Amino acid sequence: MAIEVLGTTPDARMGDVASAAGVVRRTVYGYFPTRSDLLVALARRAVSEIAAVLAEDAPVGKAADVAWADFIARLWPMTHRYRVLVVLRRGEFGEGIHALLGDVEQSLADLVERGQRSGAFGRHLPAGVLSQAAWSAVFTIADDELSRMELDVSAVILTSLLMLGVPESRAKVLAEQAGRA
Amino acid sequence: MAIEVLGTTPDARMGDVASAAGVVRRTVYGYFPTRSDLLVALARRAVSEIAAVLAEDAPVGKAADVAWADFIARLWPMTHRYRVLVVLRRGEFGEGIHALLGDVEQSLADLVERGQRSGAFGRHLPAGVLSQAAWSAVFTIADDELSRMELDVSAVILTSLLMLGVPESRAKVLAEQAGRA
DNA sequence: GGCGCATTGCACACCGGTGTGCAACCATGA
DNA sequence: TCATGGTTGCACACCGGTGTGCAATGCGCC
Repeated sequence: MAIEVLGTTPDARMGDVASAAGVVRRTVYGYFPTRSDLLVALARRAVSEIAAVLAEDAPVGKAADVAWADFIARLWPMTHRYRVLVVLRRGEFGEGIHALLGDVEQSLADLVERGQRSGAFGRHLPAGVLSQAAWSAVFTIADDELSRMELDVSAVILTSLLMLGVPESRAKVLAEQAGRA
Repeated sequence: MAIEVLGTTPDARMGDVASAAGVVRRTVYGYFPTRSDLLVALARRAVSEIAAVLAEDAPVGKAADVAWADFIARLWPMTHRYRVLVVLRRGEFGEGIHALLGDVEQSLADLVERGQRSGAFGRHLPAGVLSQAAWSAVFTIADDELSRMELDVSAVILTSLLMLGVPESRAKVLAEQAGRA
């Protein structure tokens, strides 16, 4: 589908998207009158998927560090779909995308802040920045071609937990546990 | 200068670069016959600057974690110049840039691996991936508009050290120390 | 068969950015 | 004063990608 292509390379041409969808350029315009529309639709979809996962994995009662671990575990296999978001933040759409991402980023920041208050996460960076850094680190790792394949989920989770200031011993347990599920 | 503009927005038009340099579009073509040439020249320069810093801050004898901290401390104030590299890795130039970045990334990976062998860094990820993740995290943080201003260098250093698996207590000391210099 | 609907193929206008050619225009300095 | 060399301001060709119009072609379904 379209999301597969634009997910990995959001600057793909309409023609590429089309042929990836097994269809002709002209046809795409039937569904999305404009390239922008396509991108926005895609972003909107990605955002809502992510928000769903986040809501499900990080309910209010759950410990913040556990919630984070679970969230990353679910996020990991889908990173290639969501790359759109990361790339799109910079660039023409900056404003519009930021608006869409707004509440996801907010939820993430809230989660981190909760963790900071409970002492589970460190306070070396303000919650907003820290959450941002930790979650895009996951995408960075995913980008590394070498990693993609042979890499264990729990290693990725572990890395992000470490960034968040979770002590190594606990981080290891959480990562192991969330990675297994 | 040109690097200031393209550093932050590598997809800037020739006109923008020109006016940023206080000159007219036509003039730029006098120096760089092609947009590509400009980008490559810029990238080359950024790479060599970075390589220099790295070589200076991470001599063979130095402890890997100290070296890393010092390196990030020096890198931080220049992140906006080097953004070119990060952005350029994906996109048209992928191959060419990768070649340029090759030895820097290698040095970084070597440093991390040295740290892993000495036990200073964790082994949760292969050295190549880990170094990549840790150093682009710095750029990610730098991108966050909020952060840019009020953010303390040592906080950034600390974060990257944590990613690398340095225990919190030691990471704090190193970050504090490197951040002060 | 005949209707409807989505898809296709092609042609074309349009747009923005790149790169070039050329003449005019200052400077600086001999 | 004149020459030189970098800069400027157009004008223009070119290119690739977007978006549209329209006729032709399927293909399923009644």
